[in-house]
Amino acid sequence: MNWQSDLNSIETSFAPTLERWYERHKRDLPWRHTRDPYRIWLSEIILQQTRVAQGKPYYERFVAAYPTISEMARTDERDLLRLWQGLGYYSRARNLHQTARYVTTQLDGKFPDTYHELLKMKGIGSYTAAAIASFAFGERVPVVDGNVYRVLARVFGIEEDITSTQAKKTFAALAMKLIQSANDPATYNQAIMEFGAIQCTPMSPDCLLCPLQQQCVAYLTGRQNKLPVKSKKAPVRERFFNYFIFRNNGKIALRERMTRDIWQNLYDFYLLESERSDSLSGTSNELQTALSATSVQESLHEVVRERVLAVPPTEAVQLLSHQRIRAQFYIIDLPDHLAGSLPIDLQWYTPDETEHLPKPVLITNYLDKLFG
DNA sequence: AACGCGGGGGG
DNA sequence: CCCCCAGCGTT
Repeated sequence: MNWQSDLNSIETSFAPTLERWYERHKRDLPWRHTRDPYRIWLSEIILQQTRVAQGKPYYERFVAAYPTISEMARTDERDLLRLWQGLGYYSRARNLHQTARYVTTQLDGKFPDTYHELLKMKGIGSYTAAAIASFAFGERVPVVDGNVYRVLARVFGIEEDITSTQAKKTFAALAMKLIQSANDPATYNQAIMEFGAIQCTPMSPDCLLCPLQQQCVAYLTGRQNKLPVKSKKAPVRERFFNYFIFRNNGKIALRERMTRDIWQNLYDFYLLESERSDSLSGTSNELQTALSATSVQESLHEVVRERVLAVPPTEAVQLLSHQRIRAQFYIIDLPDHLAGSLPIDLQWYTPDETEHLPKPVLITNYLDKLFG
């Protein structure tokens, strides 16, 4: 047997092997009990760049709140974002809502049922289109997600940088070839992702019990921990947020974030961002990000044009994958005669109203501490 | 082709 | 501390 026919046999046995592995190892997950394209779509959007353990409770809450796509279409975007709160990548929630409305009103509630039609929907890219097309409609189109990159890079010894455009073509072509031998496209797609999540994990994969062990280029050459190749990401940006929490008559002032920045359409407090600390005590970590007392008074003077009391701020750090935000929170109790002269985008909310607004985790955590 | 976009969990 | 997670849209 020459190397070419040998490789060919690996390619034809790959999918059936994973399908058999899957039947013995699959987890019982709620979206695996339905073929409703709406629920499959919902689960796939939630699971984008999100671990199953983190996304599962959100899926349950969304299905309970919006059992059908028309019910999701009928809700306010703000309520949907509130339900999404804490999951991150909030454009997913906005696109979810937009697509729910589009399908309900323009497509008469009938979800697109082919890969190419699905691709046209907001928030549905190549991965999600393939997932829905195969899981809900049985179309023979391969999913290519982070799990698939890892499994294929290892089994077939692919050394291309998976962040490059050329590599994406290489993996997509190989995936398309491999799915041709699957007994069932939906089962195979589930299988390869589950295999990547459970067995062929990023760190210390379980090669000793692996059904592909003797065909895996990475294992046979001792490169499990070198593949896939992935170039490093950009360094984390440091930002300094100075939040002012105006209070009056039991209410607090919040505003919706409208700019092209993080947390779009979520609510936070009046914000002054500073390039860096202007604190003089550069040796103290605690104070490095605080504005000086003078700066605080100057900043507030622009807002309310009168001396107001700023109690010593509390500090919090919020880590995002691409930013590190160091926040200072200043509480400002405004006298009644100043409560009407806030910046235009700020509005007063009761604690109960505030609870129902979508907010970044940084803000939610602070409010929880503030109100107990 | 590169970049921006959240937040959390595990080694 | 670093990595990565059932990726996508914009520039």
